[in-house]
Amino acid sequence: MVRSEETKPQFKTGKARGRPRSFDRTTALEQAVLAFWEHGYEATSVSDLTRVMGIGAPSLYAAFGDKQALFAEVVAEYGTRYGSFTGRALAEEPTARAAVARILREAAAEYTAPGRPHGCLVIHAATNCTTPEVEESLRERRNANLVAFERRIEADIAAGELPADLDAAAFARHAGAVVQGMSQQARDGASRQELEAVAEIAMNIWPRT
Amino acid sequence: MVRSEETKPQFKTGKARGRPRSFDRTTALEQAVLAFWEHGYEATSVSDLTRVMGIGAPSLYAAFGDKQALFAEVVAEYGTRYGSFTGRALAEEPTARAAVARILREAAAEYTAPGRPHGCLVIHAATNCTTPEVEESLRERRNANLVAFERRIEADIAAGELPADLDAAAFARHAGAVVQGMSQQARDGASRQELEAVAEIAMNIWPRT
DNA sequence: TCTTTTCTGTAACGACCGCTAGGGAAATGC
DNA sequence: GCATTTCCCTAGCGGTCGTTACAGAAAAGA
Repeated sequence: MVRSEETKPQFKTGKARGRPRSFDRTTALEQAVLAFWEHGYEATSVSDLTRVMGIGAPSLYAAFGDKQALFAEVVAEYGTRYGSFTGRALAEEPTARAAVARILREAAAEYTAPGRPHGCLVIHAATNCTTPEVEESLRERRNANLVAFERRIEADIAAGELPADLDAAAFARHAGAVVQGMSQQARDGASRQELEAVAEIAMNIWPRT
Repeated sequence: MVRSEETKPQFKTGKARGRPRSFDRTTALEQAVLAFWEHGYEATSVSDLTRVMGIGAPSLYAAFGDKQALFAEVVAEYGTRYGSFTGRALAEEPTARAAVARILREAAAEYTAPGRPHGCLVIHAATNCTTPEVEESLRERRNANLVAFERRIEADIAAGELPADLDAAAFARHAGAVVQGMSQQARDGASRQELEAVAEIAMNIWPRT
């Protein structure tokens, strides 16, 4: 029996036959984002999810596939809604240094924002995970971020904005390490001001221009 | 019925009455260290533990109490066997700067040492943990490390070794963030050389003397 | 109205979780 | 030899995990 499989909110594809679903898929997804963000993939059970999403298990499975597919959608939603500040900084700031400075500054605020879980979902939600593909998917996202940092730094070197002998990969790794450490400390209770101080100190590694 | 409760290897307290245990408690504990270190508290099941320790579940419970007590003993064993390099550096190096430099350099090696799990058990093994006391116990250890960094920096300020207006708490937090970020990246596949480059870059924040 | 389609709620599946009762087995002291 | 103490193994406890069968309810099309 073929199932409709993960019916995203059908816009005007026909006329929506049969009984319509009684919950808003987007707001349910947002609640799942918060739950996975706070407790991680494994520690968030399906019954936790059905409770915070306000739906029954069969509705969850009909709308999102299974727990792993829901998590993948959660990660994508998190990326566009909460995790896009790094990409924006890399694209909008005139130099790699300015981009990293903005990323660290904004991370201090994002990772301690009131009313939502602290730290970064991509960094924490799939650590110590018994499902290897889930752990690997977030690891790939983290490493992709390092590559994005590195590419931006390389562009500045090519443009003469940074010294030719600067180790782009190492500087990118350093920026990533500071971001990841700040996220960990946000989870451990650090305040926005404390993380901003860390960000400011960390920026002193960049060569004087 | 009162149980003997966690009989540590009885030295010469009497003559060891009854049937002696058939496994070596220390080597079994070491296997538990490696298992918890690699997969974390929740993701390491009791049956995982009994397998790698080579004993049955009742033997495990008789010798170590329960899973949580075993984990506490594992954390202590990890601290003395693998995690003591930070305390040594803080105690032995002549300045805070030298201590942090040594900590970062040694962390690059420790967190990527072949033949054992990468990264730091204290940083990773209790993230996304459904047992709040376990998560909290490692969080306290991490925050205690930050305080130790801060105290060492304050001592250098008091001795005139560092500027009087230097923000000891922020510098301590920065060092901790770099260490935690390096540990995360070690788990994500970074090599010792890559982490040593990060460590070297991170040391450039310290004021010129 | 009646059929068709799709969603919802109940209730349960098999698997694994941390943990332990209970009966022998192996050492001691006498 | 015997009784005592302690350990190990088998087997299973109650509970939760992710997932789904099934039947009834609610919409559309005829």
